[in-house]
Amino acid sequence: MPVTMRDVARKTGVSIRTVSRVVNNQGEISDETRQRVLATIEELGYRPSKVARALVTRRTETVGFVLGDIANPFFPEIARGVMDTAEARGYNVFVCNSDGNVEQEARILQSLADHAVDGVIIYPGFGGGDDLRAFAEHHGPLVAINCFFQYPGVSRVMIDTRRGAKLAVNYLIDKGHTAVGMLAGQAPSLNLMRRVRGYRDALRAHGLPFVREWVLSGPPVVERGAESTRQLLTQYPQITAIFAYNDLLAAGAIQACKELGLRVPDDCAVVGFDDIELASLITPSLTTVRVDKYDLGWQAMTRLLEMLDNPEASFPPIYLDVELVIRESA
Amino acid sequence: MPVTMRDVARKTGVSIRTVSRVVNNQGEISDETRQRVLATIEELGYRPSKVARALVTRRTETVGFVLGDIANPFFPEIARGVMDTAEARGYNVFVCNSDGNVEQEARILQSLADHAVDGVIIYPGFGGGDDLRAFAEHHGPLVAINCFFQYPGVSRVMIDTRRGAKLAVNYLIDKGHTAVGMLAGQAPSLNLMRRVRGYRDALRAHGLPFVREWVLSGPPVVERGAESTRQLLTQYPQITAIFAYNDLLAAGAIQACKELGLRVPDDCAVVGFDDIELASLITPSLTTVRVDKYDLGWQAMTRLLEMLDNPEASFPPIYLDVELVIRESA
DNA sequence: ACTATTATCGCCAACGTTGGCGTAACCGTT
DNA sequence: AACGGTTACGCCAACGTTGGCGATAATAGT
Repeated sequence: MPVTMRDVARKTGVSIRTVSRVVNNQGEISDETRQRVLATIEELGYRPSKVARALVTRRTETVGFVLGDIANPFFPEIARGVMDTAEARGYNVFVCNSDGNVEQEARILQSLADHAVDGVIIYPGFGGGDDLRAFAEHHGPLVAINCFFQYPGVSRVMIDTRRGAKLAVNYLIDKGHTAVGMLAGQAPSLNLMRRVRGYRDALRAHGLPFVREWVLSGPPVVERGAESTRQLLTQYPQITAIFAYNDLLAAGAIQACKELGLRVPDDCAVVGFDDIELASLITPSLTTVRVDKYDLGWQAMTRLLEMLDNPEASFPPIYLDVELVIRESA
Repeated sequence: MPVTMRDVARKTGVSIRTVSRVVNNQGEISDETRQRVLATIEELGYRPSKVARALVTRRTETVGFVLGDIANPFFPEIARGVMDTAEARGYNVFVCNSDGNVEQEARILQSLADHAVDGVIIYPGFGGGDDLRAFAEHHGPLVAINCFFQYPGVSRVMIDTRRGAKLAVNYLIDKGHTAVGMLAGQAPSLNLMRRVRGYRDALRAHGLPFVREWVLSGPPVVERGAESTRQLLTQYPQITAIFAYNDLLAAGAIQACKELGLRVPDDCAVVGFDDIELASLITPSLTTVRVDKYDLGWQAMTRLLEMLDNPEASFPPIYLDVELVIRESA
């Protein structure tokens, strides 16, 4: 039913190979035949089949983007950066949610490999990363965001979360807070570790103790942030500031403070992470650590394209800076 | 380099066709050979090539989801609904942003067709919809969300936005407001028309005049909502309530009210649309019209799968209900 | 014992491209 | 006139599957 190269060839009176050469702008073709072929293509509305082409060239012009959860406001902007960059080069993007689940992540990578994507960008969950290694080894280039394992064939884009966390907590301490609680994210996550580490860095730098009980973890959603904060502030009233793993948890913290009749930032200061749009809209607006999410997506996709253009080269990690945005909540 | 069916066949000592039959669970195979083939597949780590398969079956197990902008908080949850449903059936999803631009939309549909997706879910921008018609006619099934054109081969999932708008404005009027402004979205959009129509319905039902100047349009983002509201409230001080095209605009409206020293809802009430997460987190929390976005995505993808399973059948539109969620802002 | 039937499997072509190689025709050179 | 070199194109195989049909052996029917 669809128009094929054969149809174009027959109608123009040339060989299929010639049509192929015209379509791909390769080889030597007389201007006259080129024009005739082009005219027929136009007339018949011929479009080359990417799947047939992929079968022989082993290029699908397709990439995968594996993220935690597209409904988490942290990801859509990254995705936008990835997609815009991909589209500019004619690539289409499969988007997949891993929910931070390692088995799910492995299944997704397998599925993407089955579809023969040219490469993958992934924001990996915690775990050995064997799935990443396997993909890079057997299948194709892979760009990992915020992954600290290092494998051949996987390129890394890193947000300096440790520094961000340190920045945030330093700021709180400089403001005079000596008892800073932390709302951590889901238990085992690299990001979490980095943020906790930054938190500890800052405490240590100021000679403050690290109190394990002041760090509560849970899923990084608003409701959980509120819950943990209620627990933290009732159990340890000496806490006057809270550093949250991300802005959603921070928003929950502010909610909880309001319920408890505490003023933010006077009775309890709150600092978030990521600077999602929400942060500037809630009351009080959220002091947080800004990550340029669109740029992150752009960098990752650009790197992936470089890897595709240059399969043998090895690339150094890309480090993205962060910035403390001071608003009302601290 | 990758393991192929030929390899499995050779190693097992059977024909390629037999391996194919085992993989696809079709035809009659003795249990003994099936086991042997399966064992070899396992041993060699063979995975069938979806692209080769697609070439002959004309099925890629791939769908496209074309939306306005994934960074707009209205879409990610829909996308999640689509993706979860797709994944449960083994489909992968290309996500694409049209930015409401019709030419871009057409380009995307063409690109998806080139990739031979099995079907597409689209949240179309305004315009004749010729691109939709063309896709459905030449390529494959299409599910359109909130599209009121009706074409053969395209199935529709509709949010009852007109009713939602009416619900919202009725509520405001019942609260005693007689001068209700509206923040409309980008100029030409079906959704916008429906919401404006609902707004007019409610006004008419209460014998209130429709004042063209009280309806301001612009991109549906926070900043624009604030801007329009400033303009509206300074120019027409008699306005005591604002109905916004979506929650982002409503959030902007609340911001602007605060700047102008107006209390929400006492001096100016605000109602939004969509009920994105933001709505419950800002202060005052937003009274808005809830749309079950995840369900929307689920419905759309489920319908698409039905169309794929049953190419000849024709399906009636699906109508999704909405609900007024009353919070603090009105 | 001979045919009809079934279970099991192999062979070949096709899907729509591109890569590699071959080959006329034409050019200018000696 | 013979020759090497270029230009412009065609032919064939291959990519990794599946569909259709045919073949063989085993089983059943008479």
